[in-house]
Parts: sequence; C-alpha cells; structure tokens
Amino acid sequence: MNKGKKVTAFQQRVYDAVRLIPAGYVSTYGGVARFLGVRSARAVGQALRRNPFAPQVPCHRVIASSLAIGGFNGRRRGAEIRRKLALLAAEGVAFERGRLKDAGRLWNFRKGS
DNA sequence: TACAAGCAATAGT
DNA sequence: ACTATTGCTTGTA
Repeated sequence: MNKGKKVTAFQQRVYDAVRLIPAGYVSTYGGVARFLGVRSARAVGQALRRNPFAPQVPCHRVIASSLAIGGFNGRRRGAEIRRKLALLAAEGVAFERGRLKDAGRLWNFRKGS
C-alpha cells in the first residue's frame, strides 16, 4: 500500500479504516474516530484532508455526522465539493442540498470486516 | 438555526 | 517546544 509517501501511524490507521468503506456507502468522521479509538473527529478530518493517496483512500466516502457533505480537497465548499458529490452520486449515494438524502447509506463499520 | 466549548493531530514558527 | 489551524461533534439558547 503506502510507498514513498511518508505518513504518520495515525494517518495510516485512518486510511486503513476508510478503505474498509464499500462503494455505495458513506461513513462519518466521528464514526471513523470511534472505530480507531480516538475521541476527536477532527483528527480524522485532518488526516483525510492531508491524504496523499487520492482514489486509493475514498475520502469522499466520509461525511459529517449531520449528514453534511463535509469537505473535499481542503475545501468545505466550492467546485471541489461538487466533485465529491459527483463521486458519491456515481456510487449510488444521493445527496440533496449538500446533505445526504438517504441516511440508510451510512456505513457503521465492524460488519463486513 | 446560530454560537461556544471540547477534542486530537499536523504544520509552521 | 509553542502556537495556530483544521474536511468535526455535541450541547444550549
């Protein structure tokens, strides 16, 4: 998996967890954080924001707990965000007004792994 | 809906 | 080593 790119152990852990999310499903920063055993969703967001791997780590499959789209490529709103929405839509995840339309697409972790 | 406080990690100084 | 910043979350008003 990782080569050349130097990432911290925490980042590696976050990427590993995010990779477990199957296409067509999404998770939340807090969910990943709890899965890793940390209490801060911000730390997860930071790790994903600096994700040196692009499609390998589906950072676009991670949204906010309020079903908000969250951010993408360092932007919380803008053209990058619509790309994230497009990626999710392509996977079968529908969004409305910047929020997840169907909460049933939330991935709880600890299920298929 | 809007504001404030708590939380953990990275990057820059 | 310290400070500032961040793709968050939850609680109150």
